[in-house]
Amino acid sequence: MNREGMADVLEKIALLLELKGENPFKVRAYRQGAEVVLAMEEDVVELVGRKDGLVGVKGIGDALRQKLHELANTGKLEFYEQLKEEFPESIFELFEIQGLGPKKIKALYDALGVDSLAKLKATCEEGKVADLPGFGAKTQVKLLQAMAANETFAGRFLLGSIGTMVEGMLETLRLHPEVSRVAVAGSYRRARETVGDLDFLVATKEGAVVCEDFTTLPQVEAVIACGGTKASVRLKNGMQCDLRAVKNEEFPFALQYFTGSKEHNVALRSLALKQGWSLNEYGLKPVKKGAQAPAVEEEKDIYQLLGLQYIEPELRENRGEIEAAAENALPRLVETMNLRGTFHNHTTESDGWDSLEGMVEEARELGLQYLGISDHSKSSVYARGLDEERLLEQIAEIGKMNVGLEGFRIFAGSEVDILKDGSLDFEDETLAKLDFCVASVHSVFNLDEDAMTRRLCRAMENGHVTMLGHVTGRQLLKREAYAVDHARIIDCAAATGTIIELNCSPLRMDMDWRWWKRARDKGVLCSINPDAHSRARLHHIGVGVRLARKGWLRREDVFNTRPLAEVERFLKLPKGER
DNA sequence: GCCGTTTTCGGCCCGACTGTTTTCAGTCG
Repeated sequence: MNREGMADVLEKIALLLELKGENPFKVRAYRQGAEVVLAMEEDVVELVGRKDGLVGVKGIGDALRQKLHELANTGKLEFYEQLKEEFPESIFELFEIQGLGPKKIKALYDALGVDSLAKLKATCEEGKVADLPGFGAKTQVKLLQAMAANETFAGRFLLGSIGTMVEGMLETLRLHPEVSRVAVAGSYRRARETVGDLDFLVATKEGAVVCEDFTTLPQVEAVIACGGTKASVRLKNGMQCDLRAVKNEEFPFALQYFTGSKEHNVALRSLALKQGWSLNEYGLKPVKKGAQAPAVEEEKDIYQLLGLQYIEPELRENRGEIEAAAENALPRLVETMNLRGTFHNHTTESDGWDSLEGMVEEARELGLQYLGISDHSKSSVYARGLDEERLLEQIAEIGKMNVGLEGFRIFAGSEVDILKDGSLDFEDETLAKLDFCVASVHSVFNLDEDAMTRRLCRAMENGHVTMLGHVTGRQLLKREAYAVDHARIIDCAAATGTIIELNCSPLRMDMDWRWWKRARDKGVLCSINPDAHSRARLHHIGVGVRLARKGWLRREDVFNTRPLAEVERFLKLPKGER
């Protein structure tokens, strides 16, 4: 059983224990166990297989360790099997519905035999739910609405696709006469690759007024709740969106709190407690009476008061950032203004929508010094991939264009297909004529993990392959990643001097941010590439930087922060000497 | 079930909103 499978079992146990009304702290222990399993950098499957492999891992005690061990060795867990006996499998569906928690699900199940979405829908439509103690007519309507919303929208949105809308809403709030400070918090601020809802925050003396006005924004479809300090709405695109209104002096605390992550906040609060402070979304209170609460104006002050470096929002996932901040060891993260160019872009020659000239114009308007063009290779027939002849023509054309460009350079490249066996779509002598080469998988996604990993490694061993494109091929909210062993890929990139791409097309964000710190520590360079199929999409390098920051990357870890002359020198050297 | 510069027992973050209640439970973040 793999990492995700083990985490899933722990998460499901937590849900079942909740249904049974077990001690909530026990429930939380299982839930945290699932988080730990997912977040561990080490090969958790191998560790779990050994009897004492997980000893000393925080959040995994004797009981969870033994259960994981049993799961790894037998593929089953007796404890879980017995728990599952008590409820039908389909009952898990009900946890997806807004407004339904364990208590209500249990009540519906016990009284009416509701054990699936379909039955819940039917029971609501028959009007039986309204008669249940603790429920009512309004609850019944809300449940029906929540089920409808769930069907229409998968519930999550791409970080890279909602930026304009978020900026627009921020601007409207900023212009409100009763509002002094505005921010967006939550997973959007932390730059998670997909976002479930939006959390806006305002500082105001007139909370009720601002909440009320918020519910009338043009983007709003329906109002879920509206009070004196909080409003909750569903937007026309299906996204849930919350507004919190706080006093100006509470703003930094609220911003910190609602930015999360939950795990980061739990750790931060426990650190505060150790230092004699009780931290919540409204302020920092001394645990002992009589002590004076310190003045805080900005979010940065909170971290400083706790003896920590300021922790950038992207890092707040409780993956070692608090410990590093305590030791003054946080990295100085890369910034958008550090980017000097970008690679992996398409033109109308293959499946892009804009010409070479258009792409170059846009790159120059973005203030870049260079642009790497890499159209598809011949095996990607669906994308009008270039054969050798057309590729040579493109190289010649780029050469001609470069003559007329002052202070700017186009690099001639190819996004060359990695074939099933790891060989490439062009011969070495063709690849040798390019300035750079991105190698990517576009076919035969169903190899097993070992075969796929060997396929990618073989491609990286080619001396002409400058970078590895979209490592897992995932399409967020659409298509699963193909199976690859990230740790081996990173090791191979380090050994061969191959750059790994951070493909920042909103749909991809691939390689995943959770792996970049490891790659960085092994000396692997990152290239933030938009995989742009139009000039507008070159702008995605901005959100790419945010994901790179989330992966703890510094300016020096990102290849395309280097100035043109340095990149030219780098690309001319043989791979082993870079 | 986990954890320990308060601790091997007794804590574990906690406040707002809603709907169903006649003073609060459940859910959410």
